[in-house]
Amino acid sequence: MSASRPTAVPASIEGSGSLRSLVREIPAATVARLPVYHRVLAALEEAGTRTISSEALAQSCGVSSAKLRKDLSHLGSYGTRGVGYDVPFLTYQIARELGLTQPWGVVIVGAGNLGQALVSYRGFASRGFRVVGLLDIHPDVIGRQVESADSGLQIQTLGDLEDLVRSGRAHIGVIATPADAAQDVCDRLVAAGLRSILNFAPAVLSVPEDVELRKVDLSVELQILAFHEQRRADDHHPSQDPTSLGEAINA
Amino acid sequence: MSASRPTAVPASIEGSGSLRSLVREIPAATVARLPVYHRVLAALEEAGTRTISSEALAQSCGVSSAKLRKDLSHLGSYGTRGVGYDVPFLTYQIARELGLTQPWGVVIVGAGNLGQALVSYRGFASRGFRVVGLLDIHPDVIGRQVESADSGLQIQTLGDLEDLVRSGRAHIGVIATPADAAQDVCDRLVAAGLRSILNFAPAVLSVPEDVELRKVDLSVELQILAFHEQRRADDHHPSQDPTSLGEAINA
DNA sequence: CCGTGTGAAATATTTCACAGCC
DNA sequence: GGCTGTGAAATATTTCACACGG
Repeated sequence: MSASRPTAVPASIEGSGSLRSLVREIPAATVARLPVYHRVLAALEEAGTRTISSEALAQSCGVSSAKLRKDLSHLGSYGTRGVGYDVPFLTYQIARELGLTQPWGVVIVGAGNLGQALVSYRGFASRGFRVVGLLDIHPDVIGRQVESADSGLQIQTLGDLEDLVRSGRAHIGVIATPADAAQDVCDRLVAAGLRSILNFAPAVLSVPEDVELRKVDLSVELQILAFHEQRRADDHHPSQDPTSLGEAINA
Repeated sequence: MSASRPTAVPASIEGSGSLRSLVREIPAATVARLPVYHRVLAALEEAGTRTISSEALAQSCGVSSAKLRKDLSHLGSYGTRGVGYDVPFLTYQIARELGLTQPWGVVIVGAGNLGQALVSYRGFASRGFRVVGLLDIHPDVIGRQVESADSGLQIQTLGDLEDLVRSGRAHIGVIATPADAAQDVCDRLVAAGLRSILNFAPAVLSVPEDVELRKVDLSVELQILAFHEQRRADDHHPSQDPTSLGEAINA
């Protein structure tokens, strides 16, 4: 994916094991799980838990303990053999790795149902994300007040985007527009200087290679479920059993 | 993940290559991409495109052509060498594989901002998903009318869940509640007989192994972006350059 | 020729299993 | 004795590159 930079670590400095940090290149699969670990750990810390084993934490996170330990090993050696992990310490280390120790400004483009739901979504504020702008192009919604997780927010025009970015208030752009507007909006976000974009529109977007684009496609997940639901139905009522396969079904 | 059933295909029937269908076991990574292929193909068909090469389709879908061809090969041999794929035919084959040729009823639990946004989300209806119920426990929202993608919908009590499932109207459950209610709601969905659940609450849920549970965690994606955003910042302003590494940075 | 379909190679991710340390 | 951290093995996924058919 990143074709511009040497991805591999020199492999000579590390290996000794003493110079942690500098280890860089945390696997993408690991990064994708860190937020879950962090959320569960934050709840444990809240509840007053002091230490936890990889087995117990893995259980709470819905992963295997081996996977959890391997994931954490990419951040450093933060556990104690025979004991487990110090909950507040590990929580902090993951937060630091994820960049949650500093606040991030989020600008949302598209003030429809989804955009407004995102503004009031509690999960953002609680992880240090602050919605600094809700933009739309539809003239008659501009200026309307919207309930935010912290205080309120007025819908602004898309023209206010550049200022939000230049002033350093917005770091991450969220696209919550209809699909046909998504690429245009995306181009504007990039042109304004944003390099991290989250797309909720059901559209495939192109960005320059130095822009990190992620997507959440609500209907994709539903379609994956439909696939499994159908498969389940097929397994239980095989319309015409063609050759053998009969013995694989027991119900 | 599925520990109860022999996952591998007998491996004796296939291999000849002539008996497609029955090939079963489509890789999870492939299934996750099929909805995107389907959406892009449906748009192409709409636009009147008759055939398309793997190269062109892959470009539109944001994947490599090799990956696309490998993915499609798991469904069967639907292309024509030297020509490409017939757009309407391939669209239909993917729809059939995903179970989109039949309508699915979706019941959403949690009528907050997110639940209501989901009800009016266009992407569901356009892929054959119909929201057949929007449930909540909060007494003073019960009965309220909500704008739906097709017609409207009244918020019902959670008690109406069993009837929706037993009557065969609901096939998939969606959890759009706060995190602390999610496991309870999930248990009720399972008890009511649903086997496909999509969770939007920021909580790790447990389900019996025959239940397919997927999740969409809005803040997880934002945190992954924060990770990369921070890394970018670190790379450009290394607070203290410890050893070498200097030559890897050019900007 | 052209572009699909696919074995084989290269990577990435997960799981195993155990040495090492508290 | 218990639990982490991690090499090594097992899987899964992606990429390569080319034989094959229209």
